Amino acid sequence: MDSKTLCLGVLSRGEASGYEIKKAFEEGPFSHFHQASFGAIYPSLNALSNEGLVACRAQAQEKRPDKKIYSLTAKGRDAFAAALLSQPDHDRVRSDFLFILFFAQFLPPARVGALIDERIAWYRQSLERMEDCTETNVVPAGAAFVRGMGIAVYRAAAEYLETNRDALVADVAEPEALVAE
Amino acid sequence: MDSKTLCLGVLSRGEASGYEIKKAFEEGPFSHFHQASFGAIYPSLNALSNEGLVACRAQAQEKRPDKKIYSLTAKGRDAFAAALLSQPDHDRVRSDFLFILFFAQFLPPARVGALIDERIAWYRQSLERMEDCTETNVVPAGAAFVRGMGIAVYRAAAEYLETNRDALVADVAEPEALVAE
DNA sequence: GGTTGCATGTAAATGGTTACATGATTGT
DNA sequence: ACAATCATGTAACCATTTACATGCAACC
Repeated sequence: MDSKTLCLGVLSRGEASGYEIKKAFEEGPFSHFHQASFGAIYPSLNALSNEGLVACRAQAQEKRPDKKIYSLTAKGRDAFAAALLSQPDHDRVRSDFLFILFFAQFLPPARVGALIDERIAWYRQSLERMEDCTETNVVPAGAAFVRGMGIAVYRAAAEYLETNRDALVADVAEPEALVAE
Repeated sequence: MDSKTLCLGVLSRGEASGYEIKKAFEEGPFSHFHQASFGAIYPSLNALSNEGLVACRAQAQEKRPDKKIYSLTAKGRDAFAAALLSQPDHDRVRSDFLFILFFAQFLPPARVGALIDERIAWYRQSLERMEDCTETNVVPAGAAFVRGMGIAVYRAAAEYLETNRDALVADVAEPEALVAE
């Protein structure tokens, strides 16, 4: 799934500028399962414009660069629908947190505890934001489904960390205890 | 977290060849939260060897390229321990599956159902493998913790998909029903 | 006075994947 | 016969990130 398709997806929800598309991946609904930077978005929008998949309307602004507002064309909508039918790539998770924790026995116990506490706080904060999200407008079924899955998974992760944190810290504090016995 | 640190991590569990390191990321315990390809592993091992962080011992084999078995040096062990102390980067999830499902209303209902069914099967299969993993040797506390977290999260994901699948398929089949009412 | 937010864009550097190259053995 | 497994390695290619370039307004 390339940056161009990602942009089409955001635009299918309504017109937006490059800056606003970035926000959708940084704080918005996509932030938990996809990312895109300016360096990827701006060139993608130019390419999509050249291909006629998006239309661009410049909004003049005082003391600021013109805001370029992009919207899907009919052709763009078709291209996006077609892209959605392709078989999705496997999910890719890159978690340095889990990699580091895997080697918890090489870390000071306090560090292990701190690492887990930070992560619990992060999950709890994310959950609050996701649950608070009382949308004014009607949320499409797909968006609601994905949001619900995010909440379910994050909740399970936070609960697991909370439940097992102390046992892990104790284990790495007494590495010989089990082996000696 | 670069490929070199990833290799050091695998080698901290015991000596291995490049091919075996690859397997650790493809089917092994790291496969769910990190990935590395031959193109990343072999150059990393060479660099680590030049830096004196790993030692290499060639094992002659008949009718096959020599197997190069790498192992951590004392210097390598220190470097790895130091790398583990650095603040982990944020987790990065790239899920085309969730992105596509987010736009479920643009897909044929049957496709939505099939997509979810495939994913449930994948989670269930992964869970079986993770749970079956009755290790003969003692599992370090960190590894057990990470494995447990994987199981908890995958289970929550599978259960959510199973519980909410039919409702989503029904929703996308009758998109007007709710809006018209 | 410094940081954050708004707003666009480019260029260099990074890092990694994919494909290629080689080749025997074992299983279907 | 054909695919998969074992086994290493290189090179081209790709995508993305990071840094740079510019600049005002609002907030602390």
